[in-house]
Amino acid sequence: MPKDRTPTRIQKKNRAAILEAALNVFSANGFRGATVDQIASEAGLSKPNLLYYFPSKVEMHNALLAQLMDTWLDPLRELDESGDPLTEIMAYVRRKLQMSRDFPRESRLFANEIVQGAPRIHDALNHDLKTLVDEKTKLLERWMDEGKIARVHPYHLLFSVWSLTQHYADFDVQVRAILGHEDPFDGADPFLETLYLRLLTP
Amino acid sequence: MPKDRTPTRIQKKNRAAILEAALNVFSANGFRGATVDQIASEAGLSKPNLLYYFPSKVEMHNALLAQLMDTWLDPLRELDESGDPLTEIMAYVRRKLQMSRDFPRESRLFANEIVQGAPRIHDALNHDLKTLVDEKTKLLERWMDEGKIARVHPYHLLFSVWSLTQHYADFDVQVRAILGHEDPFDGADPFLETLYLRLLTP
DNA sequence: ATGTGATTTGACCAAACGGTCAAACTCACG
DNA sequence: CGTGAGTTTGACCGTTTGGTCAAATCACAT
Repeated sequence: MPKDRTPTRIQKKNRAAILEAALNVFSANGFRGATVDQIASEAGLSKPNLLYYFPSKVEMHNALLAQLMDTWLDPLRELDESGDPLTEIMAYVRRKLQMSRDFPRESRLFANEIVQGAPRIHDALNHDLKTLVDEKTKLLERWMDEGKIARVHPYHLLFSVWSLTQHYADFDVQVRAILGHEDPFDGADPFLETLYLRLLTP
Repeated sequence: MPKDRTPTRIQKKNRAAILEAALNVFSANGFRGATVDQIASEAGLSKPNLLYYFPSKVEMHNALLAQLMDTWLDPLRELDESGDPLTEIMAYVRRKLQMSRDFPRESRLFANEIVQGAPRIHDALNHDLKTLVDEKTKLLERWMDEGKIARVHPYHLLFSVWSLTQHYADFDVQVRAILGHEDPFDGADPFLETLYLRLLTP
C-alpha cells in the first residue's frame, strides 16, 4: 500500500468492495470459517490484490468491527432525556428492530464475535459499551423514580431490548423455519410494541 | 473401531471425555474454528486415538447436535395443556432460563450453528422444531381464545422466550461486561417473571 | 509520449489442518 | 500365563490456508 495520503478513486472503490465482501463472508462463516480466497473472489479481486489493500485477514475483520461498534450503539445514544420516557423507549426498540431488518449481516458479525467470547472486542465492551450503558441506565432509573415508567431492573431491560430485536437477525433461519412465508418483522413490530407497553406503563 | 457390540468400559469413558472436550471447543470456537488437535488435547488423548472413536470431526459435531436437539426442546414439550395457562408459561420460561444457566456451552453450540445459517440442522429445524412449535402454539391460541392469557402473536411469544433466556448464555461476555460482579441470573429471574406476568395477564 | 507511482497478479512458501496406517501396547478372560 | 480382541501412537500424507514477492501492467501528471 502507498503512503497514507488521501485515498485515490481506485482505493476508495476497492476498499469498499472488499469490506462489503468481507462482511458477507465473515457474518456467514465467522472469523475462522472465512477464507481470504473466498473474500477475494466475492470482491472480484485476486488474493494478493486483497492483501495489497488490507495487510491481513485480521485487519479486515478489525476494520469491520470498529466501523460496526459505532453504528451499533447509535440507537441507544439517541435515547433522549428530554423526551417522553415511554415514547423514547418505544422509539429505541423500534430503531433496534429496524437495524436487525436493515443490517442483519452486521448483527450476525457481532453475534459471532460475542458468542465466541468477544476475543477481539473485549475492550470495546468494557469501555465504550459499559460507559454508554451506565449513562443511559441512570436516565432510566430517574424515569422510574419519577414514576414515568414502571420499575424494573434497568440493565436487564436493556438486555431484553437487545435480545428481542437482534434475535430476528441472528436467528433468522430459525425464525423463518417457524414462520414460513410470513415476514418476521410484520409480526415482531406490534408484538414488541405490546410487550414494552405492558411492561413499562406505570 | 470394533464392531457395534455393547461398548466396553474404556469406550464409554473415552467417548464421554471426547464429547465433553468437543463441546468445550466447538461451543467456544464454532465448527470451523475448532481443531481436532485441540479437542484431542482437551480430552487428554492423542489425535489418532480420537479418530479411533469418532471417524471424523464432523461426526463429533453431529453427535453433539443430535444429543442437543432432544434436550433442547424438552422444556417446551413439558408445557402442559391441563395446567394453569399462566403458571405453565411462567414455568416454561423458568426452565429455559435454567437451561441457559446450567448448559451455556450447549446454548452457544446451538447459537453458533444457527447464526451461521444452520447448515447442519436445517432439517431438524423444519421438521422436529416446526412440528413441536405448531402443536404448542395451537395450545397457546386456545388459551387466548378462552381468555386465560392475553392475546399476542403466539410464534413471537415463543421467539421472545427463546431470545430472552438464551441471551444470558450466548451473550454471556457482554452481559457480564455490563453487570460486573452481579450474577446475571439473580436479576434475570425476577425481571422475566415481571415481564411475562405483565405481558400475559389478561 | 514518457516517467513515476499506484495497482495487479502468477508463482510460491511455511504452517496448520483433517485424516491414515502399520506397528506397538494393554486388557480381559479362559 | 497365553492369546486374541481392543486400544494407543509416532510418523506420515495431501490439502487448505494466510501471506509473500518480484515482475508486469496501469493511470495520470507533466
